[in-house]
Amino acid sequence: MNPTNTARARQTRKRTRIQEVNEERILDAGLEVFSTYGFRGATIDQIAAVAKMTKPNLLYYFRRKEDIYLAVLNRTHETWLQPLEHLNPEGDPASEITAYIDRKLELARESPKASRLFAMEIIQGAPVLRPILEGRLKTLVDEKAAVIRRWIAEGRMAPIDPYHLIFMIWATTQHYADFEIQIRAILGERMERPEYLETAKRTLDGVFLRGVGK
Amino acid sequence: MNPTNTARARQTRKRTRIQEVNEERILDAGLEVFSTYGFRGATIDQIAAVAKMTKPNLLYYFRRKEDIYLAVLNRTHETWLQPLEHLNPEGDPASEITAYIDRKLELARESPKASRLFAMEIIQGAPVLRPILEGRLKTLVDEKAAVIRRWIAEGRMAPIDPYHLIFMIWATTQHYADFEIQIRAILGERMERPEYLETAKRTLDGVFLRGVGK
DNA sequence: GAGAATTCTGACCAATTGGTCAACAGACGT
DNA sequence: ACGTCTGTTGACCAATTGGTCAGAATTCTC
Repeated sequence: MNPTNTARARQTRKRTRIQEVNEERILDAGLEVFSTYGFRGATIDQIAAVAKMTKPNLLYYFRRKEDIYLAVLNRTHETWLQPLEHLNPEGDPASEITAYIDRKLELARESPKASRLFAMEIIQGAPVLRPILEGRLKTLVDEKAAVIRRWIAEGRMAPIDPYHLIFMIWATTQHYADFEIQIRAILGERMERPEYLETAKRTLDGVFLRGVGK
Repeated sequence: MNPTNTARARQTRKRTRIQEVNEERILDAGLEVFSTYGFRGATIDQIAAVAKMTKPNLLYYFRRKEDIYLAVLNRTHETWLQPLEHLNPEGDPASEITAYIDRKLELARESPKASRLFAMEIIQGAPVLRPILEGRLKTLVDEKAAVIRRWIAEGRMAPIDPYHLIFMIWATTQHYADFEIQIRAILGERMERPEYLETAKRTLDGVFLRGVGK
C-alpha cells in the first residue's frame, strides 16, 4: 500500500462519494456537539455516536479532534461575515440597517448551532478565530463603521457611535440563537407560534429604526 | 473520628475561618475555569491549580466537581435577577429603562466572568438553571412585561413588544461581557481608554431611548 | 502542652478519553 | 474473477480525569 494513501494525504487525491458523504456527517455531528460543549467539553466518542460511526472510522477521516473543530469552524465562518459585507454604502441608511438586521436574524434562525459555536469559541478566548477577528473582521467593521460615520456626517442618521451600533445589532440578533433556551423558558409555547419571529423582527427593526433615525 | 465530621456534614457545624477562606478561593477559581470551559470542559485539577491547592485538598471542601459548579452558580445567580426587580412601575418609563440598562451594563463590567458562566450554562441547555429560568425569572419577566404594557397603554411609550424589548436589553448589555474578546479584537487599545464604557453606555441609552420613545 | 478536631497530602484507583494499528470487508476498474 | 485501493472495525494503549483513602501536619481548645 502506498504510504501516502492515508486520511491526511487524501486531500490531494480526488474525493470519493463516500468520503464526501461521511465527512459531511462528521461535520454536522461536530457542529452539534462542539456548539453545545465547546472544544474541551466535546468528546470524539460523542461526535462519533451522533454521526453514527465507530470512533476509529471517524478518525479515518479526521485524524485529530482538533481537525474536526477547525473544519467545522472553517465551514461556517464565511457565512457569518457576509451579511455585514452586503451593507451598501450607496443605499439608504434606514433600509440598509433593517436589511442587515433581518439578514442576521434570518441567519440566527436557520443556523442557531453555528451561532452558538461561535459564541463558545469567543467565550473560550477565540483560540482559533482570533486571527480572523483581528484581521478580516476588524477590517470589515472598520470599513462599515466609516460608511455609517459618513451617513451621520451627511445628516442622514442620528449621531451614534458606529462600532457600538454594530455590536448592538450583533448582540440582539445572535441572542435569539445563543440564548434560545432562556427565551423558550420565558415565552413557552408562544415561541412555537408563527408570529414569534415576526414580532422579534418588528421589535428589533422598530427600536433600531427609531434609535438611529435623525 | 466522628464519621459525620466530613466535608458534606460540615455544613451543620459552625464554619471555620480557614473553611470560609478556602471555600471562597475555590469558588473564585471555579468561576474562572467554568466560565471559560463550561462544566464538561473544566477539570478539577485546573480549578485546584487556579485556587493554588492540591486536588485532594479541594475535594475536602467540595466532594464532587458538580458541587463546585452548583455553588458557583448559586452564589451569583441572585445578583443577576436584581436589576430587573428594581424596575419601578411608578417611575418614568424612559428613566426606568435607562437605569435598567445602566445597571446591567455595570454588572457586565464588574462581573464579566459570571456573565460568561451564565452564557455557557444557557448554551449548554441550562441543565442546572432551567428551573430558575422557568420559575422565578419567567414570573419576574411576565410581571415587568405587564408594567411595560401598561406604560404603552397609557401612551407613555411607543408600542413595542415588552418581552423582545427586555431580550434586547439583556443581549446588548451582556454582549460586552460575553464577547469581550471580539470587541477587543475590533476596538484594540481603544477599549482601554476611559471613554470606552461611557460611549457604550451613551450609545445604548440613546438608541433605546429613541427606540422606545412615544 | 496534651488531646481532639480540622486541614492537608501523596499514593492510589477505576473510568474515560484521544488516538493507533493490524486486519478485515467492500468498491471498482479491468 | 482478480487485484488494488478505499472504507471499516475490534482490540489495544497511554494519558487524563474524577474521586478515594490512610495517614501526616496543623490548628484549636482546655
